[in-house]
Amino acid sequence: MTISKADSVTVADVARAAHVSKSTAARVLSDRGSASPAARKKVLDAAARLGYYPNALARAMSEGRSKMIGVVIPDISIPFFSAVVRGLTDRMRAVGLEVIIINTDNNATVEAHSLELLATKRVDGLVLAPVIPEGSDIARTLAQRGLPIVLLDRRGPGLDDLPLVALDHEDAAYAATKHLLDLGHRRIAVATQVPENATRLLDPPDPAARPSALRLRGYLSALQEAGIAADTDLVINAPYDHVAAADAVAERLAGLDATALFATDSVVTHGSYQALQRLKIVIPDELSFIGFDDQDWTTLVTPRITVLTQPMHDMGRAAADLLNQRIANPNEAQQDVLLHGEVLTRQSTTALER
Amino acid sequence: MTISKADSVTVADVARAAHVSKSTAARVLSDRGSASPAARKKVLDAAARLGYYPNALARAMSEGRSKMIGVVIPDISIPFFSAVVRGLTDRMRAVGLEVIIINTDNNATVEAHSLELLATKRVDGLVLAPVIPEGSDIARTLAQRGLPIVLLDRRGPGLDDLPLVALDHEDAAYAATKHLLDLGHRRIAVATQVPENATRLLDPPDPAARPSALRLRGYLSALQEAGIAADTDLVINAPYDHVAAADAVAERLAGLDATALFATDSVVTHGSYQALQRLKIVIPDELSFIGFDDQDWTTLVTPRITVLTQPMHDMGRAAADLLNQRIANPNEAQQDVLLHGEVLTRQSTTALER
DNA sequence: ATGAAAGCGCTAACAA
DNA sequence: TTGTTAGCGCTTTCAT
Repeated sequence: MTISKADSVTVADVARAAHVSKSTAARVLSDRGSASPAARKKVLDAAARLGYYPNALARAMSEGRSKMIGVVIPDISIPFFSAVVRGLTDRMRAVGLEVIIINTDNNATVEAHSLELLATKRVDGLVLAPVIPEGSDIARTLAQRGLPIVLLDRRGPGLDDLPLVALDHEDAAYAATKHLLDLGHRRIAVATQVPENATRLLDPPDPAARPSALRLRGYLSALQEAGIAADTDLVINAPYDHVAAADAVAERLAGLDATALFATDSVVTHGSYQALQRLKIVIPDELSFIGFDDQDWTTLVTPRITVLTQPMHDMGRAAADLLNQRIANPNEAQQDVLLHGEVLTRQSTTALER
Repeated sequence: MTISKADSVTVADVARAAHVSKSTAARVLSDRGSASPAARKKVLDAAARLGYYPNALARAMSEGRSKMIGVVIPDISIPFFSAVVRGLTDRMRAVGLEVIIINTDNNATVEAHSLELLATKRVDGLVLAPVIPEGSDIARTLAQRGLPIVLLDRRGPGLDDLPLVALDHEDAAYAATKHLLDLGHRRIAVATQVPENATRLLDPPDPAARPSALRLRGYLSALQEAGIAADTDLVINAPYDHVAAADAVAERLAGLDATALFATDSVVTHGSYQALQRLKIVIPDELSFIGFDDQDWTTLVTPRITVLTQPMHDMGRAAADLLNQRIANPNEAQQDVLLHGEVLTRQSTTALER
């Protein structure tokens, strides 16, 4: 009833055809252990003749390593993640590991299921961009069981002892804000996802904060350093959805007498720009604008938009390296890797006229 | 020497703890075959107590199916592919299949290795966007061996009997060109990757043509239908690279007295738009412009760009469905699935003044 | 260097 | 319903 018995040539088949024992064949085919040149040749010939190719599943079973790693992220179709994943998979392939990607859509239940599933698949390691702020405790459990895990972009709640690879969000936002301050701006609005506990944001360096919260911290600390009192009116709560973000910014920005606007992520940057268009605000004459991530459109619109860019490919590579380190050396504690963002100065930000 | 013997609770462990035989435990844990309520409870309790979770590798081995499928594409970080893959993985997960993605960067060697590797992993099926025009013959070999394969976006050379899920490229380009013709345009330039055998493009419907060639066909047939003689000067050869495409278009468009321009893919659309900016051509007054794919920026620039959009998520879902059909029913021949594009009329195309 | 045999964790055919 | 047994294809002692 099987489809075609053309199925799988096995080591045993090769051994038989080469007139050697199964273990000899296995040794030369897996290229470990010793074998005489003569035997080696016989086996290789037979293998080629029969069209043998190994069964990685069986190999994984007996070796106890699947040569696969799992990547659990919100959504592969978000440019940030697809770029990071690209860097990550390139690096992983180079060391012979394949990557299974699962999208969570920021749903904690899906995340939990995904992690369990990957554990079931016996992946050799896991890269996780945890759902914030709910998160799941599965990751911690798996880590305790000895599964190497590296966090990406953010540290979820309760995941304190897992190493993180991410943009230095706070530093990046600081740099973006500083850029505006250096241009003489004093009333700088920020469009971001404001966290619940937004009040005393500067005091407690919550390690599990979402990136937007960290970026807001960076903004605030730059202001503080410049001796400018934070004005909560200038903080516009913009959802992670460019349509909703556009509405929020369009509505809130009007009353403010801001001379500059900083959008703290790519989606909000998109929405903010639409809001500015809708309000017919002339950039940069009436308002300087700095966005996040070097997206295509930021150089296609006029004027071109100044942005804070993050090294996504590097981030993926760094995550891969860190995970591989962890796989090779499970008990050794790893350091977080925080990458630096960079301001790409373009035409949407200018010195404040006075 | 193993890292931690906290490793793997097995069916046997559970059976022992539950005081039943291994097969009884196996039956309830895999939820097939019969078991008394009493036994079932004992096993489930024991499993929960011990923290049992199945080993998918072992299961795959004995079942002969890995519950994984491979996806081989040029580059996951290209928006088209990340969107398609998103639709694809969603659909696959729904039926319990995970997805391994491999990027080929349009390198035939990498493609060949990737396919072999995935075969080695014993994936249950494959989705392949083949490298054009070289391609590799591995795909054909694997298909003959009985591995279900579905082609995506394009049919490579020698892959004639594999089913394809793609945009109806020719029809889509026809629609885009028709849109311009309907607006009264007669001198319509097209920016595209011109195939080598560009001469008698209309005659032989080469099934293995690259998408850009098919799109050029669509353009030509629309002109032909309108009784307009094709002018090869209007066909601008633009590489799949937005910088190079911009240069090509900027250089070639100048002399032409074209009143409209059609860019046949997202990258060339990007480049073409840059070229138009560089040439300081006013859209749509001096030139109507229609691009490909509904990219973010096409609605952020002024005027907003008319584009031909393709249903990427649907395409991914369709590919998943087709592959699943093929897995369920390997000997039955499958039909190609060609999806239709749609012109999103915006402000960059207007009726020709006369 | 080579072969025999056990085992990875699971499923499934067969008896009882 | 339950247990016994034999694989799935590979790696890996352990003798020889």
